[in-house]
Amino acid sequence: MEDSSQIRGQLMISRPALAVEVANALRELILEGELASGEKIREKELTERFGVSRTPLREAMKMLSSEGLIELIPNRGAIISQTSDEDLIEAFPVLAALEGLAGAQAAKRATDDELAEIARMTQDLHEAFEKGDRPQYFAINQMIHNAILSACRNPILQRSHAAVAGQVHRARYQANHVSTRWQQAVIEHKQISDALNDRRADLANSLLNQHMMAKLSSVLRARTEAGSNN
Amino acid sequence: MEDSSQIRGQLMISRPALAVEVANALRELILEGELASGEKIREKELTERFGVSRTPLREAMKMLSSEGLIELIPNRGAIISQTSDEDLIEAFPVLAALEGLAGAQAAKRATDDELAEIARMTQDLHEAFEKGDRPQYFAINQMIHNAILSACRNPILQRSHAAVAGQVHRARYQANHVSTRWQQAVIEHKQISDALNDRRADLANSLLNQHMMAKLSSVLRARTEAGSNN
DNA sequence: AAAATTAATTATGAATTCAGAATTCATGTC
DNA sequence: GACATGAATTCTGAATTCATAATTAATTTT
Repeated sequence: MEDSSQIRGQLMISRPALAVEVANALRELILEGELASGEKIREKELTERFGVSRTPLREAMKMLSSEGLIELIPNRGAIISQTSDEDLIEAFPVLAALEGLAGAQAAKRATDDELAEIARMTQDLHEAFEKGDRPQYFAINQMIHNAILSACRNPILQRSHAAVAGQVHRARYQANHVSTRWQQAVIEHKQISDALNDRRADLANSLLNQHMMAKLSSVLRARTEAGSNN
Repeated sequence: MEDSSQIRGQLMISRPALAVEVANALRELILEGELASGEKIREKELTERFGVSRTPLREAMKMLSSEGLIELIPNRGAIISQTSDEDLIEAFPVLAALEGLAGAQAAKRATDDELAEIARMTQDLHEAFEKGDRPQYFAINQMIHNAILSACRNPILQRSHAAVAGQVHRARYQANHVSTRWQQAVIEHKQISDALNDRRADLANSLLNQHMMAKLSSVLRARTEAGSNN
């Protein structure tokens, strides 16, 4: 009945709403750490930066608040959500459960090419580790996790994961720059890649789950070392 | 340093932003099924209904789109997200993983009172089943799952769960009105309650996981029976 | 001089206005 | 009579404006 309109909607060039673009740009600023945690958002400043009026910016802020990236304070604007140690302790088990499920589904659904790509990246991770190239290590690590999420072909899972991951992204980034347990993490990644290649869903699930929980310990340790714990 | 202002912020009466209130009201309308899936949202209609201007309504719509409850179509407004069978097949494993984790954490963290309350509700569920009281059964079922989520004391988990649950809420409601596997579900609920009382986190995890996956089968069957499958 | 009260400024909340796109309806053509 | 073209209407997108709350600055009082 309304089918044609939907198909047209797909085919037609359609500029996304300005608010959505602003939301993406603002999300990027927050995730990249350009806007620090706890920082107050100045509408005027951002409207000038993005060259838009307050209306789309405020709509974008509402979207990010729904994602948990910022907190709206009535009549007092918004602040960038700050992640406490307690928040990380709550968030990582959720991330672990979601990535575990992603691994299980990826083990069943991923194409051979996707698995080969993950295996290749796992090898790259190993090399970055041996070279001691931290930024590269961090980047590849991200890519592997993204590849698994992508390979599970579950949009709802991807969305849920992104929502939680966004809240802890900065903390993870911080941790990889201060302290790591590279040796162990590289081994775990190899096991995960192997489990996926063997299509062992349950194993991939538990390995990813454990991997994420181990990462929590690492992140918490890094934060206490860095002293930036709150 | 800024502590006092935060404390003041907590203590002070602060009316939530109108957009947030509108979002809550609109969310309710959608979850209660008053606005059907696929239905087009008419801004004018809703502004008149809520007695607000378009600005807060549009901000609320942006929030709900971030939650996945509605879909924004550039220059063409928004529609209530419709949940296909495929969506349910993707969403339920996520729900299962999240509720499994909730059960595991609840087994560790819940107070004895909370567990007793869950046990009591599980008994009520049994009675509603024997009486054949469907609405009551559905309501208690909801309450039990909410109680477990609440007992796990993990705000991030609760938030993630709510986001996914919202998308399948209508489908589950529909299913409970058409077809059920009450007998089995009641048994499963008893097992879950017992596992929680015994503080067996892993068992509660897997039981809740399986329970949710069984529910998926039931919901899918109900939808094909009802013919409202798309 | 310190604290408190009040005035001024600034920022946010929400309605309105203006601009542009999509839909609908009417007219004309084949 | 069906389809296409074009005008009118309606709806959405975004900027502006108005109102109100919060913050800062200034003045007064102790």
